[in-house]
Amino acid sequence: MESVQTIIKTLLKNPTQIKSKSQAKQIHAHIVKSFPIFTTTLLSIYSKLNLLPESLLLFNTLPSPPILAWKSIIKCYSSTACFSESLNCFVKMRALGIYPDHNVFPSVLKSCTHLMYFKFGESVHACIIRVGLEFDIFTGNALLSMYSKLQRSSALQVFDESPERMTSDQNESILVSNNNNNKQLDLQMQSVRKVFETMEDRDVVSYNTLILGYAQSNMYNEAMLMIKDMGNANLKPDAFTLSNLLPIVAKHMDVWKGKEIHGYGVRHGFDQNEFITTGLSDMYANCNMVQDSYHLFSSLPKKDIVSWCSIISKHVQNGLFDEGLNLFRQMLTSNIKPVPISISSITPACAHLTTLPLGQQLHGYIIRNHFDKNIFISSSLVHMYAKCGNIKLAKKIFYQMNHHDLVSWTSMIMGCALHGHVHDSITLFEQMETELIRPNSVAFLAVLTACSHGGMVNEGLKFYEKMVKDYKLIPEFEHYACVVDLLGRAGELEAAFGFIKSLRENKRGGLWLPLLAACRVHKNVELGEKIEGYLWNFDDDEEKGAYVLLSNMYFDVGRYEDAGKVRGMMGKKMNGKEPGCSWIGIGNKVHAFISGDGFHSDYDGVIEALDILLQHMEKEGYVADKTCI
DNA sequence: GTAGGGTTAG
Repeated sequence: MESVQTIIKTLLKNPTQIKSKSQAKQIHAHIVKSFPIFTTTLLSIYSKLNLLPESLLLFNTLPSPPILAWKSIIKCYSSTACFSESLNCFVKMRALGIYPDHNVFPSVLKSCTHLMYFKFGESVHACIIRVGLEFDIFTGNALLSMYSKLQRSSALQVFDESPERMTSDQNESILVSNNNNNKQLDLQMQSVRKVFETMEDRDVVSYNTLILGYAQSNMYNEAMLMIKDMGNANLKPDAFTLSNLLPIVAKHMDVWKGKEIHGYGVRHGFDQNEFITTGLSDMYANCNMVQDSYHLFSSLPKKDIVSWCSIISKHVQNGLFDEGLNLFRQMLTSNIKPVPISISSITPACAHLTTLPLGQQLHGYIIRNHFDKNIFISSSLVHMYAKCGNIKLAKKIFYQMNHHDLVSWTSMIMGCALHGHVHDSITLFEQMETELIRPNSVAFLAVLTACSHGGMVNEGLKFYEKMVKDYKLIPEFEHYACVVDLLGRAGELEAAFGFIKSLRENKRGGLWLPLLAACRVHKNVELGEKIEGYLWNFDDDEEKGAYVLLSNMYFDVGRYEDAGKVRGMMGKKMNGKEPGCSWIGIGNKVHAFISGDGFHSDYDGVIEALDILLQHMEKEGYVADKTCI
């Protein structure tokens, strides 16, 4: 058996040789007993292995810890996510007059970053300059990472400040638009770039950190240009570079660049790297290539919770709800324990499928596994119940939440809009504003939908104006369509026409369609014909819809010849409109009906039931509108 | 001693 002395000699020569917990513990027992002086060395080993309790046990036996002990405990705290404790130790160490060295600052800066302590981080930077370590590459990289993350979050979170802390400047910035947010990010990244430029020495990590900053600030071109700069500096992209780039490539749906990265990854042996594989899988799914995405996922030898969450959410986001649910079941049978993120990825599938029993089953699972306090999950449940028809339960879940964010407010506002609870939608929107949650374009869409469904023209127009003028948000097609619908339903057809004409030509596209529908309802053929002149810039689906509307409108007013002409044009131009489909869930089965198919197993029974219903309706005075038959 | 993957509302 080796003597204790031999073990310690080896240990002193090369402490990094010890790589397992049991090895370290064995040596611990020997040394603490016989050689208390080696406590610090052992502490550094525990710290490297991220064994916090063991490190603390040793640290607390030291009456006046030397610098190595401080360094070890600060590092161990920061790498086990105990960031406040890590900074507390740093402060204590400084108070004792111990000078930090180059090993200390990366951990301290990492803690500042995670705690979002910008001011403290700046004072640490000052300290780094005072002790002359600003050109240490590890410290420099950590500084770069800190400024990149904290400055970006300060650029994005101006609006989350509490009112009493808000200066008049920040109040002004409540009115700053999304676009200005981008400009802010641009400016912040310029200052991060300056930190990068002033570094004396740069390595792959420095480049990767800056690339990540650009990618997360949505600065696509800058991120890509960095790859060239890397090459000029004789540095090769590594696995981090690729996985930092993939999310922004995915966002920009640049599948060619994505494939280039994929090829580079394969050539350089990164195809087993789970970060890259998940990134690639995400990228393909974002580019509507779910098959390729699934293929990559399948190729992973070991699928962890993140890769499962990713593949499930991507199927759901691509409208493959059943497939998403199946993958979720597969994950459960593979003995992967779901985390909150996996639940919030799958709940929207139940919402879209509008199958309440499935949603309820999932809700039961959520309660049993104590996931019901998570804001993402609660928001998706609010949405699911509203979509599946149970607005009462949606409201109950919403009001039981501890705190509401933009998404949970929007889910509730939209839920009320769908159920015709228009006044609730408006009140909720105003409450959200008084709680200083800044509405975005989705929230405005929700409240505009409510106004349009409820025929509240003036309120709707006020919200639209508020969105554009006060919040400086750029309206999207859906917002325009809502305004047209709002005016159209209320019979203000000329106003709706004027509204569309006031927009730039390339924005008008599909907006004629809701107006045409309104013209039909209000039997305004004259305006309908005027709109016909604009049909040339419609896409195929819009054109089909428009022709159906036009011909029905002619029928309504008895102009059968014109209606026939339009029908004739339709026949020539297209293979017919896609038939309507409706479905109903009974028990665990979904029964689907496609217009005119007669395929349902109990078709005769359904028709019989419809006849009975019709008889009842006619008894109560219903007369069918047969004008367009 | 520094850097990387998954979630909710349209």
